[in-house]
Amino acid sequence: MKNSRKPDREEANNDGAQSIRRALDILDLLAAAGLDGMRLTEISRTTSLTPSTAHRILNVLVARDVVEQNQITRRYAVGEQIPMLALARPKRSTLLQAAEPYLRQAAENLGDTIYLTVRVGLDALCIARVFGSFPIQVVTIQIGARRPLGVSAAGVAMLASLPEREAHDIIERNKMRFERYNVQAEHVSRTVQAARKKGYFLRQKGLVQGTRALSVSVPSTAQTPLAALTIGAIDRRLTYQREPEVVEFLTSMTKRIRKTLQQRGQRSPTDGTR
Amino acid sequence: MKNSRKPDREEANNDGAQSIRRALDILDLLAAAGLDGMRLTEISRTTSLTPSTAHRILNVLVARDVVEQNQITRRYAVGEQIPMLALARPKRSTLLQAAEPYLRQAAENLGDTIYLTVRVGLDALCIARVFGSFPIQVVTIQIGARRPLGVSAAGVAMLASLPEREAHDIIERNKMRFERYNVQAEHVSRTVQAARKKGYFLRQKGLVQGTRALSVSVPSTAQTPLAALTIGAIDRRLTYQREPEVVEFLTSMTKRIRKTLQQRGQRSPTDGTR
DNA sequence: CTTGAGCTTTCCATATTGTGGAATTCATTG
DNA sequence: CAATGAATTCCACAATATGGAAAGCTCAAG
Repeated sequence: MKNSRKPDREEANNDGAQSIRRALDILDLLAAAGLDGMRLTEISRTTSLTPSTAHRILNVLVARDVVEQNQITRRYAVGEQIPMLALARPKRSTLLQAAEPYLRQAAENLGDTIYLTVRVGLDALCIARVFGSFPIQVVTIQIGARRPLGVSAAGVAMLASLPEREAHDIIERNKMRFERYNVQAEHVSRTVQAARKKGYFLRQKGLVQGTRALSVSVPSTAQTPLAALTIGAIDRRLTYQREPEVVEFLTSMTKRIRKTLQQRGQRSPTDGTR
Repeated sequence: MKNSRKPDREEANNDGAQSIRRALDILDLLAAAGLDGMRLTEISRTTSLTPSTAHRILNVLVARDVVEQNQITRRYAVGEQIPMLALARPKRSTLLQAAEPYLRQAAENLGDTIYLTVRVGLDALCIARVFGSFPIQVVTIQIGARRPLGVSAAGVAMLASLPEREAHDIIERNKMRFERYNVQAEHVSRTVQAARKKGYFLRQKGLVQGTRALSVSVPSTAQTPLAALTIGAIDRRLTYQREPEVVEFLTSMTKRIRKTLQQRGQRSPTDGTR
């Protein structure tokens, strides 16, 4: 492949774990695809791996039940091994523990649905949802929903809070995946620019007609990843006049979450005895 | 390493995914270690990988947060990425769905704690626990508890239901791990032999003084792994006279679970639309 | 039934990647 | 402050993972 012309690494280069990294890339992709899964060609295209390489990697993962292949459709999806491995960890992450009371508080106070979303690699993953008291709630996004950063309101808010370079890089790397969600990389870039200036992101048209979403990012800490707090509501409840109030409130919640995390401090969830 | 003397594969040989398989081996080990995690040397010894290889693999996994390293103790444990990937799947496995009503029925009928355990690679993993009505319940084993096959009562029962060759092989491969649990491979072999003859396994001395456990295996199906149904009780409730009744009842439950699984039939949990 | 397009799977020669021995650094203990 | 044992880094080498090519599938349309 490489004509031995100098070390020639593109960007910061590797250790010696190409195949493992590739396997994890595939797993991340599949996680975003959820139960539907993806076909080989699709995986191969999005990861820029040759079909044979992707196939070989998938084979091991399937053999270990880390990935599951539907025998009829040939589609690949995250396998049962993953939830089994997950049992080795306590259910609630540090972030979730710290954030939950504030999610409740926000939902109660604002009356609409509050989502907590975290960055996972190139994706935004919804890890919590709390309903408010207003009788009409936006319930489109499920816990576990995972989409490329830039697609969802939370994704845009998180990108906007990253260094411009990094955000750009992520958008670039997600480019191939955007079409699945009918989004243009170009458009995402512009949206992120705008959100960066304002410090939050308001999506006028949510996934479903007549809904809006407003998202504020929660900076990452030593213990927790970059995250975002999002409010989803029907459009007549997220009006121009109400915008400042909502932003103000959500922002104050992100600050408290951050403070709580700092207090709980250095101990990682696996700091046990021993 | 190998002196190029013939293809020389030991047993059925590989595809081209050594490193990925090794990474998964390590993950399995860490899952069994739970929150405590393991040190590098320990991992390296148990997997027969050189420290440098284990270290390199762990590095990628840590970089991706699939594994987490405690900065103080240097110990490795399953990382937060795993539960996040797990969100891509519905919470309850096919087996668990099918088995749950029968677990309840057994707990209700027998009055003691019923456990459902599955085989995962070289381990026995507890995935469900239902308490009975008797006021003293044995609660030593948590959901998520994971130990090498052969260590727990369920593990012995499952080994006993496998072909002798395979069981022997598993015990061999777990040999290094047994010491951690104060068990001799030799002793496991004998125990499994005995259980094979009887069709179930009764452990006279459970993990905790004064407790007993009796375990019956649930054969694997196309959709579900090998599993076991276990009853845990204080010793005076699992007496010699009661043994036949308990075995009889648990066995009938395993049959019904199996039948239910067969009826639900061919569709894998990821058979969605699309 | 035939053709063809597109997907999946297998094969294999080759160079890149992953390997493990050795050396180095770090931590702990007597 | 040795001395022991663990973690980490380095690097030459060859075994492993790679991707091109070709064979097998599956399905839809003719």
